[in-house]
Amino acid sequence: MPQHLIRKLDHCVGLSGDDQDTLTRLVRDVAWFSADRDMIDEGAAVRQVSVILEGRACGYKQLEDGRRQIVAYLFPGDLCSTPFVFPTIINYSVRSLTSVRVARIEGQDILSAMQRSAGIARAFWLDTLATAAIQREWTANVGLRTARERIAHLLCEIMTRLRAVGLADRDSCTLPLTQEDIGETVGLSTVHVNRILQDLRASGLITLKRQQLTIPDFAALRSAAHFDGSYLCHPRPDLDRKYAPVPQQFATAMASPALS
Amino acid sequence: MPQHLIRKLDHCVGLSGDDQDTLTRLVRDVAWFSADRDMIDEGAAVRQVSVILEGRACGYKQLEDGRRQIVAYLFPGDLCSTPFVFPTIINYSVRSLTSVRVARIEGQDILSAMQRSAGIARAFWLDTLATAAIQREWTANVGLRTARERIAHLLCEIMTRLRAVGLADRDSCTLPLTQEDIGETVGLSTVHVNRILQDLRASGLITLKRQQLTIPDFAALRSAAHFDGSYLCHPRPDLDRKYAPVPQQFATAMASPALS
DNA sequence: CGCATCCTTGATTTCATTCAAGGATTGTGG
DNA sequence: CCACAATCCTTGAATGAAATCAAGGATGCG
Repeated sequence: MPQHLIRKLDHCVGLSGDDQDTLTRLVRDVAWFSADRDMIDEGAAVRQVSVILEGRACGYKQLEDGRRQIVAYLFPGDLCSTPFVFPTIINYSVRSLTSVRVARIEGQDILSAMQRSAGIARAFWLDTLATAAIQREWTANVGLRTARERIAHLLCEIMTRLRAVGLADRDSCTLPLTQEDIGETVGLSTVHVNRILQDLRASGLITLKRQQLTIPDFAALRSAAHFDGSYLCHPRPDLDRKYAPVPQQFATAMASPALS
Repeated sequence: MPQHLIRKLDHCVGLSGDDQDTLTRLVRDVAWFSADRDMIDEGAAVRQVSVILEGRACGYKQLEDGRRQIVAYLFPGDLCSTPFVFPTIINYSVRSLTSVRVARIEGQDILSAMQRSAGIARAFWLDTLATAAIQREWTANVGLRTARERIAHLLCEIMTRLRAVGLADRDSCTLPLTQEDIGETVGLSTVHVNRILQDLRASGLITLKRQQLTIPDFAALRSAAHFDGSYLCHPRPDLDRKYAPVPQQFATAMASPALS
């Protein structure tokens, strides 16, 4: 059932057929959410892992005065929480951006699957690693880049991640975000997001219409954003020997061919 | 040897005496760094976990044009990388802020210790969870708070974390950061950091002189920063039943008494 | 068709950066 | 122990980037 998850994990780590079957059988039930609904509330004690099957969601934090920061996007194959500790208190909220289907897996079942299969354990560890790397990159993105770079970087990341799970055509994907959402992601006002998007359009770097994002020349947008996608995928250990001595080349290798 | 690590893990999770001994025995060797040296380079393949024993360090990312973003501070008891995957490619650099002593633990040794002891595994999982929570909070801090709030928030966090490992007096601690460092942490220019610090001093919220930070009225700074420290410590599972139904109270409980 | 949400645009104000230079502190070598 | 250099902190003035305010237009939904 959680095909995107399996695909994602297999893509980075390699998963045996047995492990893939095991993951499929773990799913207890499937839940539905319509768009713009809170799926998990900050402070909740969570005993299951929710895997996004279909649709898009985001994680966010909110201050009492209403200011909101989106801290993560959740696409098919992504987990809504860490799969290691149960119950766990979540300190962000998860909200659907479109209608969303999630598979729920009992925390204890994940833990015992990890205990029985080193491959599964490794896969979830690497996935967690990648999630942490994304979060670090977001911190840097908001703190260090100009408004234009930030938005370009975000779009590069989204496109790359969607491609990794087969949800983007060659150069386009759906982007069910309002300009307000984007602003709350990269720390800019709605008005300013609008102007930057216009600018990116005028520069021929993107097309964005009816929630359809197209990046005609990915390399161009990437360099406008200083985007290096290597943080999105951690190499399987057996590939390490090839790349470790030349980390710079590794970075470029991971960044380009996926979207060449 | 890694007393701060043990103390931190025990504080949140509870560690049996056996587990504490095990951790101590894992340490293979101890390394020294003087101030302002790169301890780990972005892109390196890491096979050990480095535990900070003494001193302060930071994790940072740098663009080709020189812009730098600090993405983490590492204090005694903190790990320089995730303890789950070896070898692992690190996508940020670690640099000492003062002279630093680190204990190196072989990755394989950690993994087998986790396999032998559920308590140790749980402890590292929770620590990883906390690290991820800090990173999320930093993203939100830079993205949605005002300059004044950002800096106040950072100072609250640093003080709280240092207290948790016993490195702060009642209301003061050392802060071996230049104003440039602070700026690169919260996404502000050095000049502006200077002005905000003056403002915080003038408001009586902090004293900062010769790398000594004092927060005379923590509650005041906390409210100026909208700081809620609950993200810094994840409750031990056996405490969950008490707190889960009233997450808001839990949050306040974690935030205040440590510094009352 | 009509309402609501979202996008767009211009004008203005606020916040933060940059530029520039002087002062303090720390550390180093004579 | 003092002088000097280097780094860091501080301050002012000018510029620039982004937020805010305000209003009109497009789009999609019921």
